[in-house]
Amino acid sequence: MMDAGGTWTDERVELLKKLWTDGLSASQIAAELGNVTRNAVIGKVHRLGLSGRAKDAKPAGSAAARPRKATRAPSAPAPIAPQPHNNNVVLAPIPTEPVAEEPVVFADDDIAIPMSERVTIMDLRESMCRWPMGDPTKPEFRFCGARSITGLPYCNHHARIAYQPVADRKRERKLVRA
DNA sequence: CCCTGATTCGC
DNA sequence: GCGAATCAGG
Repeated sequence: MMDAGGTWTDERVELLKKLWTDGLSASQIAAELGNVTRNAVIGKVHRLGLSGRAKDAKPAGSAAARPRKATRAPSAPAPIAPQPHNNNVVLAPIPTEPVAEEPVVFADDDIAIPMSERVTIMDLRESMCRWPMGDPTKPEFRFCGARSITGLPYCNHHARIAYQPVADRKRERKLVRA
């Protein structure tokens, strides 16, 4: 039991249908389901005959002029999913300040993050910062959502906080940062 | 470059 | 049936 999510169980199919008809994009649904790619979701959607979503106006007549490969018919009107834009997470040029041994204080973490840019699990995607903000048990829970560093789950700002390299306690550091 | 869905085809 | 690769577009 306990499939790792790689199979289309009834539950997963139901959720897929729901989310798809709700207008979520394939990638969002894939992220929600987990362990599946957006391609898998799209493939399933088509097999289920759910494509077209809100409206389906396929000119079956002009579908004849199709060589072989994909040649999408009309164009689907974007589901209009609000996509957060990473404005400007202004940061100081690396605080290599010799903060002595005082435990680094990140009291101003949040101020550097535009409130308006925060996202819910639904809008969070691979390229967005997954820094949690707030109480995960509350519906107001959000993620940072700023553009994450390629290859990392966090944005520039949070990556520095998350991956602190064994804070150097050495008072003398010639600061040889390239 | 980021993303979207659509289609094909080997598995 | 499944989904990666590919295609076509915004």
